Amino acid sequence: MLVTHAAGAPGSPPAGRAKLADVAALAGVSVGTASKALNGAGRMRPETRQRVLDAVAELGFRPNQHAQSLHTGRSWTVGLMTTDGIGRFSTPVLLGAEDALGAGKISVLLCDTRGDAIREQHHLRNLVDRRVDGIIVTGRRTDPRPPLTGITGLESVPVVYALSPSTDPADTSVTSDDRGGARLAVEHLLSAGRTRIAHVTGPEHHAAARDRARHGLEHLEGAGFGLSTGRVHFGEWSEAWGRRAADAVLRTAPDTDAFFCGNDQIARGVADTLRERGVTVPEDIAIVGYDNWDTMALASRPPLTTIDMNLTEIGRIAALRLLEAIDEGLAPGAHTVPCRLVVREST
Amino acid sequence: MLVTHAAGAPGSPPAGRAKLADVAALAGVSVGTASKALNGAGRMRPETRQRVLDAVAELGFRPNQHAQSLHTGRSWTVGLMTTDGIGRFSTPVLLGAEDALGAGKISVLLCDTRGDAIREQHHLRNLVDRRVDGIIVTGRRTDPRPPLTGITGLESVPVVYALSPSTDPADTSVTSDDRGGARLAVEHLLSAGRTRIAHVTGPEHHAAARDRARHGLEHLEGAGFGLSTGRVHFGEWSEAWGRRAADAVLRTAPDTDAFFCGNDQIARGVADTLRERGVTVPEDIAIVGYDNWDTMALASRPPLTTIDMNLTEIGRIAALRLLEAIDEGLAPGAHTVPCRLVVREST
DNA sequence: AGCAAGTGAGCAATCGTTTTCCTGAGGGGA
DNA sequence: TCCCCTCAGGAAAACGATTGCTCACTTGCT
Repeated sequence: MLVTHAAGAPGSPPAGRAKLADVAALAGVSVGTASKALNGAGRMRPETRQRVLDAVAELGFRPNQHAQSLHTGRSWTVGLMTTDGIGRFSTPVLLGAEDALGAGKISVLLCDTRGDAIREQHHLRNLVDRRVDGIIVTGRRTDPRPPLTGITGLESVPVVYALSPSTDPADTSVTSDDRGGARLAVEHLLSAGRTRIAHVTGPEHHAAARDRARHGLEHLEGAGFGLSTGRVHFGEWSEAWGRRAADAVLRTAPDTDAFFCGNDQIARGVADTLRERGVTVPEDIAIVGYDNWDTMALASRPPLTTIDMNLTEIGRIAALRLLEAIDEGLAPGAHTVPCRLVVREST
Repeated sequence: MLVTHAAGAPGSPPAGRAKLADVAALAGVSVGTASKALNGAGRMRPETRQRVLDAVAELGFRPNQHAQSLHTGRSWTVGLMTTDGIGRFSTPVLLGAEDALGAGKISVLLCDTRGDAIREQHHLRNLVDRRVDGIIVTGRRTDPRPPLTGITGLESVPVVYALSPSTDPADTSVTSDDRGGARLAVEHLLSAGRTRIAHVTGPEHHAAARDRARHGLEHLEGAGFGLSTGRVHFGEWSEAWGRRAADAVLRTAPDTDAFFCGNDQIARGVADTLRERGVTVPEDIAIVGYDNWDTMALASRPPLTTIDMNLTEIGRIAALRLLEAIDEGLAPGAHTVPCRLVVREST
């Protein structure tokens, strides 16, 4: 009697969120049966199941995920580590991943290391402690990065590298097809009849700059041509560099009839210089950029033809591979996502 | 005997991650004692505690967070809902929040609604199911948004709105001080001796455009002046609009000696037009932008003086308020973060 | 020496679900 | 009529850590 009294009037719903025991009580079954009714497991009379479902609806019951996770060992969570802030490149990747994962019941834990190894270890330990089902790692550049390491327990967590691959080929990576992107750009210019092509791009120590230059040149030479200035113009990823480089190119090789630029900022700088020199784009000189960064490509005069890396798709695919890895074990190796040519008025 | 055999050689560590029971066994104490040794609770011989700590170190033990969360009811997780993609504005806010929270042992669950109410409900339910300790909501604009609602159980979760406040004044919001920002801009121009100021900004249906225009004008009139063109030029947040508007302003009010622009893209457009018209900036006409968006402000010729909303700080403060709310209960009301004037060569 | 006070450590309940057994009732066949 | 089989549903043991309560053993004091 005393106990009953302290617990409130009999039949009155307990305060706070309903638990499965409340549902079971209301439906007049045991907790185990209620659980089975919810999960479809076990055989039971349809009528009983319905009574449980009604009770669930009436109480607005939602299972406690901590309890479920404790039991199953799964957290229905994946970690998303971005190694260098959340910038132009990691954001679409992140969105793609979030999209693919969120469609299921998996949530995304965001970890930003700001390029700091200490922070990375800190977050990594945290993720492992939370028993995440997997980890996606993404950097802001395409340069390979050393694999995650240094935390015990990490071995049992599948990891997928997106955009910036792991230096260890045994890891699973999803990257952009830089070779294909460069090929698309060069092919597009060639098919428009341009043969005196200049290439202005970012710093040589960036893999993106090196790779695009190399593959673009390969393709150009494969078609029997070379660079109009005889060399690649490495510099910075900035408009200012684009402007300066365009000047230099016009001086060195006035017969240049197209620019293939390492990114849209450079391309826009080139466009500005051409414009100021009275060169019409694309009639006199065509321009192709890289990245399809709207604010740059669209604001440029004229709007830029450019290569889109499909970053969102990279994130999506990385997420899908991670899901595969979680369910069926890791399928190591690199996977590249093709680029897309976006034609606008600069060609 | 049989059991011992099946469990492996006596003393051999069990496979998988170590649990507290393993630690206790190794240290020769009970599970409860091991727990107390770790948490500093309860009185015990220092030597016993040390034995437990040694065992923890040897096994690389880390507590299972699911078990802890189940027991304490806390998840050490907060949800971060961005309502409109993850863009220019939400990213710094997000980073600020992640920074402030990650310093402790709290992690961030990322939810992106893409402006879709269905998705918002979906994520919200998910967050509540995960028993998050709190939620930060951020939109990409400063327009107020309706408060989160529609999910049972949400009442007990503290929510802080960042950047875009809740329409309900009883909610906790952290926003940018648009009035102060506009004042900073106008004051800066006035103190440089400019009195014929034009204002070009975004669409009138954006609160940011309206507020900055209103407060800027108020301040201008307070100083005894008015807008050089007699009106605010509402339009779009684009460079193209900045270019067109600058043309219009020069035609209407050729004696204009300064532009205050609603964002950096517009400001850059204005700068481009002035440049092409042979007007020197800042000697003939000064320009102040808004947002301090590096890629715009720095690439502009000349680089733009602009207003920085301190978005990262907004995220940080939102996170701090959320932590307060979690620990001490909600402190409703609006909180504004002051802006910062960044002077560059356009003034 | 005997009793009270104090202290170190273990037991067991708890958090909320899932899942494996296991029981008991009812039906059908011999 | 009796036995066996089936199937609905309950009891209880996990999952791993925390914590209040209890017990046993030292001390210290009279």
